[in-house]
Amino acid sequence: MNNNEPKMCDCTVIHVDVVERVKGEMPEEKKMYDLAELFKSLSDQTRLKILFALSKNEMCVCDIAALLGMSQSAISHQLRVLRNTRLVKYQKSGKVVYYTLDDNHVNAIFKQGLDHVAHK
Amino acid sequence: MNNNEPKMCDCTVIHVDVVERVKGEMPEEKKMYDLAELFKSLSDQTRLKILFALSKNEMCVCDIAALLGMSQSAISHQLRVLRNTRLVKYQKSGKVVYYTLDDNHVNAIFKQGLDHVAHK
DNA sequence: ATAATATATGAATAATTGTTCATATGTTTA
DNA sequence: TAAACATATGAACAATTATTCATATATTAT
Repeated sequence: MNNNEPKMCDCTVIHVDVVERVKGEMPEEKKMYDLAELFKSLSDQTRLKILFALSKNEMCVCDIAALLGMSQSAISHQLRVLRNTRLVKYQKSGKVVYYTLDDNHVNAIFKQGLDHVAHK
Repeated sequence: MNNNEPKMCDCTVIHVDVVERVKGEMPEEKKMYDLAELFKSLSDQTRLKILFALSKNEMCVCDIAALLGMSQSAISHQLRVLRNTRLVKYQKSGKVVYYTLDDNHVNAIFKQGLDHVAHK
C-alpha cells in the first residue's frame, strides 16, 4: 500500500468516484459561508420570537422588549444580528424605530422549519 | 408617574394593544426551542457541506471526511448533531455506515436559504 | 484468536455568542 | 437650552460549541 500520498483524513476513502463528483458540484465557499450566517441568525430563540412577532405586526424596540420580558439592550443587540442578515428592516419615526420583516422569504423559511419540527 | 409596577424592560411600552395581541399568538416555548435547535443544526458550514453532499449522494463517514478534508472524528461528531435534529438518517452495511438526508424537508429549507442569500 | 478497519464518543481546549452594564447618540418636549 | 426618552453600542463575562486527541466498539479479514 502506498503511504506517500497526503492523507486528507485518518481513514480510507471508500468511494473515490462519488467523492470526486460531489466535490465538483459543491457550491463555492462564500455561498456556504453566507448560508451558515443566515441559519446562525435563525438559531436563537430570542431572535426567532422577534421574527415571529414581526410577522404579526410592525413593532418598535420597546414593544419587543416588553413582549419578551427582556432588556432593551438585549433586544437591540439581537436586532442588529437580524439586520446584518437582512431578515428585518426598519423605519424611523421620530425617536421610535419600527422594525418589520425584510421580505416573505423569512416567513417561508420559518414555516418550512416549523413543518420539520412538527413532523415527528 | 407610578414606579411601583414591575418593569419588564428599561423603556416604556408604546403600543400596549399590539404587544398584548401578539403575546397571545406567540407559539409555545417548546416549539420555539425545537425550531431554534433545528436552525442551530444548520448554522455551521461543515454541517451544511455535509447536507449538500448527502443531497447529491448517499455517503459513508470516510468519504465525507475525505470530501471535506477533515478528520473522521470531526465528521462523526457533526453527524451526531444532524442525527439529533433528524436531518440525516443512516444505514449500516458491515462496518460501513451510509448516511442520507432524512427527508426532502431538508432540501426545501436548504433551497429557501440559498434563495435568500442569493437575493442580494 | 488476532490484526485491521470504520465509526463513535468522552475530555480538553480554543473560539464564538447572548446578555448585562454603562454609556453614547439622536429626537422630542418643557 | 435642559431634561426626558428611544435606541444603539463597546466591554466584560458566562455559556455554548467545533475540533482535536485518545480511546472504545463493532465488524471483517487473516
